[in-house]
Amino acid sequence: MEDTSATIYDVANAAGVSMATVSRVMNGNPNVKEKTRQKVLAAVDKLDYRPNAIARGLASHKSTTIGVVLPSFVHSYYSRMVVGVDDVARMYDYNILIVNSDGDADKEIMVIDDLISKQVDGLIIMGNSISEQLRGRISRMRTPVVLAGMVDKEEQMPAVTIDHFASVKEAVGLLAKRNQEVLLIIGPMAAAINTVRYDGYKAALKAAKREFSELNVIETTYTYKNGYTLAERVIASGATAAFVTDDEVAAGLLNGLLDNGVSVPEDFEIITANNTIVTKYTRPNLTSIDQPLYDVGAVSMRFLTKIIAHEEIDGKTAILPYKMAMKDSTKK
Amino acid sequence: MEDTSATIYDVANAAGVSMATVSRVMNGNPNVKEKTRQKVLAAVDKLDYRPNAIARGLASHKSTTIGVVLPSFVHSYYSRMVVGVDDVARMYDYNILIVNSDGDADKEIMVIDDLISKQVDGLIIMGNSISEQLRGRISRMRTPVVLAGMVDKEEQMPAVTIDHFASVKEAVGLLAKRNQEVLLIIGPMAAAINTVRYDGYKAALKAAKREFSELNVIETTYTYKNGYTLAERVIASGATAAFVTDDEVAAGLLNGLLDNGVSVPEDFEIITANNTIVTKYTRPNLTSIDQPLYDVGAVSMRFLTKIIAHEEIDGKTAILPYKMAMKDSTKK
DNA sequence: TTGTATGCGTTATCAG
DNA sequence: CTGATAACGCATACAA
Repeated sequence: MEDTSATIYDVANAAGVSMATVSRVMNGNPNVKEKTRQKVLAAVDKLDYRPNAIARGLASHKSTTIGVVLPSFVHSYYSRMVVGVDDVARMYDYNILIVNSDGDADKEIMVIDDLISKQVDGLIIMGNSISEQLRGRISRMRTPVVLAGMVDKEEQMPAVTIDHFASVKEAVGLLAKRNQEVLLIIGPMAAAINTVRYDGYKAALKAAKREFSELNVIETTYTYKNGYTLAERVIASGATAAFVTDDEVAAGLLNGLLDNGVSVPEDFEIITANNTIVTKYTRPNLTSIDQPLYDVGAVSMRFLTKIIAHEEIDGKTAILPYKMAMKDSTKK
Repeated sequence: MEDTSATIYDVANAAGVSMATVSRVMNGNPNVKEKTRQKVLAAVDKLDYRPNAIARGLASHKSTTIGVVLPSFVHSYYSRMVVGVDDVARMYDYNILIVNSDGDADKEIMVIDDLISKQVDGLIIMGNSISEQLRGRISRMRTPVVLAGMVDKEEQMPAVTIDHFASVKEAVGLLAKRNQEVLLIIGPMAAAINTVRYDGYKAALKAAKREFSELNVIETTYTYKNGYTLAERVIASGATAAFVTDDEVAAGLLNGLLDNGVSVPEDFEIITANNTIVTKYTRPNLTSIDQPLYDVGAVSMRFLTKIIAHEEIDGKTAILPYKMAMKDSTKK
């Protein structure tokens, strides 16, 4: 084992050419005689030379890495999108630098600064909404940004998502057909995505000629435990159905209800929002809006590559189609 | 918005000092007069200067990023470890570059090469085992490596894990007390971690004076669907209990059994291996070996920082304690 | 305490 | 088609 790894100079020496030629070979520049290329390649192989991406980045102003910001490593919703991002990133020879914002706006700014100083070629941000401060920061950056699965109130930034208004309206409409009182169990209302869902919920009630009541809206954060704990309150509400904006919360609620002797879907119907694999773990399986999360991630990344390459893009926002996945937490 | 971001020279100019002084301030070097420091800081603030980590990396031979290799972004087992890694990494001002090997040995080599060329300061590898080829590669590298949640047959490489032999032996022992035939539903036997578990299984049977039969060992890969599909075969086996090495598989098996009219734990007992949150989603909750996955990640990262800093470390392998989490897929 | 000069390993611009 | 040589933005040894 060599004490220090080979540089482009070592290869140049070994091959009897200049470093410029080595660089050309490594970058697939066609202006190299085949014989020379072979010599270089042989030297590369012999010395086990691998270009230093850091040096390359400094010289070329490109890092071939994309920063991904998400609120949690363990939440199925984001994980699934990350897979889509990563698959496409790999196709385009990018690596992804994943940072966790913990859903905290200040921390988010910090980690993004981090990413910027690491010269990422682009940024994919996941979460619920972006703070005004962050929006300002982003608009001043030269680094391109795409929001994945996120709603941008101002629609100023490139974003990939589904029509949350319509999907929630449809789901709630389904429940309202059979239930007098339908709860909305929703994430932080400070997040833009949730105000949109809130509007969809109200629109569905209106279409079903149901009374809207603020009492039927329960705000919570995205954990199984929160959902489980909520069960008692839900039972006390007298409602017979709920639309939940998060699978983990829905799973918790479901199990909480079951443990309190409430039958689902006989006594209480639930529809959840993300259709992650969590909906299959539970008994009964959870009926859900089927968001194409993998695609959201993949399209976001593809979008980003286009922006980086200064290709034409049609429209800032891509709205992907959703479906309803009818399972067993709703009546037939 | 400036067309190009400020460099250390810009700051030096604005503050009326040399770039070396700016560098000292940015790196917290104490040999700077307080007044000078203030001037520099003011200029930094005014120009919104942030050091270019790429350039810094080239000059210092440190990237302040750690590469993390895992087989899947969506598997709860790895996600949980990543959280531990990331928390500690952040404490030490590292970012993590996560790459997905898809559990494929060749791809693993490729992504690690990638990481190396990006000059990561260290590597944390998660998975089931390392191939001989990879072992060779690693031993020739100067980049320090820690294996997280992984068994190294040769015990040559730093690793953090639990005692899989003992934990499986204990779990299977529990089941063998009440059941004549206990199945082992295990991941790929090509992986070192699984041969160790296999040995633990056999040891438990021996201790319980049960006959070992190859027919009671079912090999599979780690997906919910595989577990679900396995249910029929499990029922046909006539066994009344199973130890499963993966929560996703266990959840699938559980639901498959239930759908086939088998009551758990009354007719069939299950113990699983990772105690991820998946064990709570299912009804009944899954009894599980409780691996401290977060800690495995955190300790791995801490381990790595020590190796990078050339600090003394006691022993190559850290074995963390495990517990049994008794839940409802086993009889009381 | 501060400044100067050099090098880190590439890419990219010129010549030839 | 190939080779010098100048950036790239910073850390750092050496001087002052």
